[in-house]
Amino acid sequence: MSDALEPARLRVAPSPTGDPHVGTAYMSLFNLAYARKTGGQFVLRIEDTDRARYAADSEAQIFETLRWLELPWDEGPDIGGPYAPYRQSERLDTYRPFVEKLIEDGHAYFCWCSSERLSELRRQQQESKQAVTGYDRLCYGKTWEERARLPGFSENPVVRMFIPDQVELTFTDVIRGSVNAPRPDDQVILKADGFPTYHLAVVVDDHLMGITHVVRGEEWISSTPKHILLYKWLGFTPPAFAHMPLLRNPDKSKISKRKNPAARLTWFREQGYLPQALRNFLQLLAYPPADGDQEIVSFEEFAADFSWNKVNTVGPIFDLAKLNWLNGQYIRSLSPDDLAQQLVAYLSTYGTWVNAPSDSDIERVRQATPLIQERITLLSDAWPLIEFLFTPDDDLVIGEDARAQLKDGYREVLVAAISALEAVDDFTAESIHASLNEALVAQMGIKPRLAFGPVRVALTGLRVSPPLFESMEILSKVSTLARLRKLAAS
RNA sequence: GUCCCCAUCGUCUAGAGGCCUAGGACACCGCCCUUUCACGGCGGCAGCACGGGUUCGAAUCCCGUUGGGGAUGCCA
Repeated sequence: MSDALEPARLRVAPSPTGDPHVGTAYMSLFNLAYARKTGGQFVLRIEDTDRARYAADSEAQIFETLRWLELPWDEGPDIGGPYAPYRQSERLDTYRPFVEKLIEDGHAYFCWCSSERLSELRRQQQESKQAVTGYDRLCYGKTWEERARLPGFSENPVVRMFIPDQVELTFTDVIRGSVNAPRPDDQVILKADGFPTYHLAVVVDDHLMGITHVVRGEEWISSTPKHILLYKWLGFTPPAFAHMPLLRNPDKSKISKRKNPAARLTWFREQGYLPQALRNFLQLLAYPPADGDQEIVSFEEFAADFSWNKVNTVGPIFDLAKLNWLNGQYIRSLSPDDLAQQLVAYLSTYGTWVNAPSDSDIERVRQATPLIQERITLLSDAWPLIEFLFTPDDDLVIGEDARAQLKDGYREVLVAAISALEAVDDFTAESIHASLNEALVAQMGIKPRLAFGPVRVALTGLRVSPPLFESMEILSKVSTLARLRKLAAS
């Protein structure tokens, strides 16, 4: 019984400049939520107008990580759509007429200032600590010939917006309400290499692609007056704007790959996070749970509940502790078979198994999964816990800390355990437990804690391990006895 | 420097003038459960940045201060 909202068209527009940024996922999540809420579309557009920072394999990684995160787009460079192409580098001809129109109408002008002149100008403005910054309009109103006589001239001009004295600096943001923004300067809209800058491309593309809601980071608030001006000059109707709070590093600065490994989207997959957990976490960072006491919220519930006025305005610090907790919750909510499957996939992808795992390896992971399901936070936590199940008995290494824990008389305990287990025919966790309990705790009068310690060390080489008796069952009687005898004899 | 945005426990947040001696979650600390470790259960610690207003009454509204962040690029 939701109020009838117009189907919205939203887009995420990452730049292929390296490892996909976590901000791309964050923006995609909120874009998609609103698209779902209104029964609209979610578009993926690649903003590759910066050829200096362009990284060839980045685009594929963007597709891959967003797919992994299960944030599907309805139109995009890889799947096409009614407004193709969805890559800005393939739309250069699209932008050109708009630039020409702006020049013709006196809203834009050529600028031949060299980058040296510009950086010198910027340096002087910095030093003088003046209130005025921005381009000084040296080229404004000049012809090529006139400008060429002046210093700091460069052959290939850029095109700049001519910002009038009267500019609307207030706009409505669907998250923040009425927002003031700084006065813009004469922004470059077409670079010397013929590529548009973000400001021109984003306005033209969003209009042409029928985007109804522009959802982007807070850092764009200061650029919005320029964009609104372009909409007006070009005769376009501006979309609704939503400026999301910025994700932060623990030191509160804008989240960055340099300061924070979690700024790289691929990192989460490498670490063994589940996509559901990451999505849930990203939701929580900027959106309160619908039911305040229940923070485990599926994307579907989030999207159904979605409303712009509930989005937060405070930039959240990216707190991995909470993400870890969420990931543990999601891992425990999986069926053991499902988790086992994910573990096999993870172990195969991230190096543990160089070759494809054998059927018996897979079966063993399946058997071990119930033992570790509530003991792992990340998929990467699993291997250290179950490795002993894949190690040949003779190769098992007893860890230093585990050995240090062995008390005097541990051999006696092991010998008793061996003879008790030799008599167990039905080698199940239950029978093993019963027999060991009888032999060590009841008969020898050893506290369970002390009784099973040496057995654990012999079996796993670890101080901390998955449940003992179940591990023995998986390992088999032969293997179990071999390991106990080996430590007893050492 | 200038302009803009923001301000509740360490962190994420609930809170739209009386329901707040401020609620939840993570983290942390205890206790319980227990073959280790976890999981789970119970309990605890901890916050309205500060100063002025407005009001019978302010975490909630206004102003200022302070603090944090962003922008100030032929990056996005």
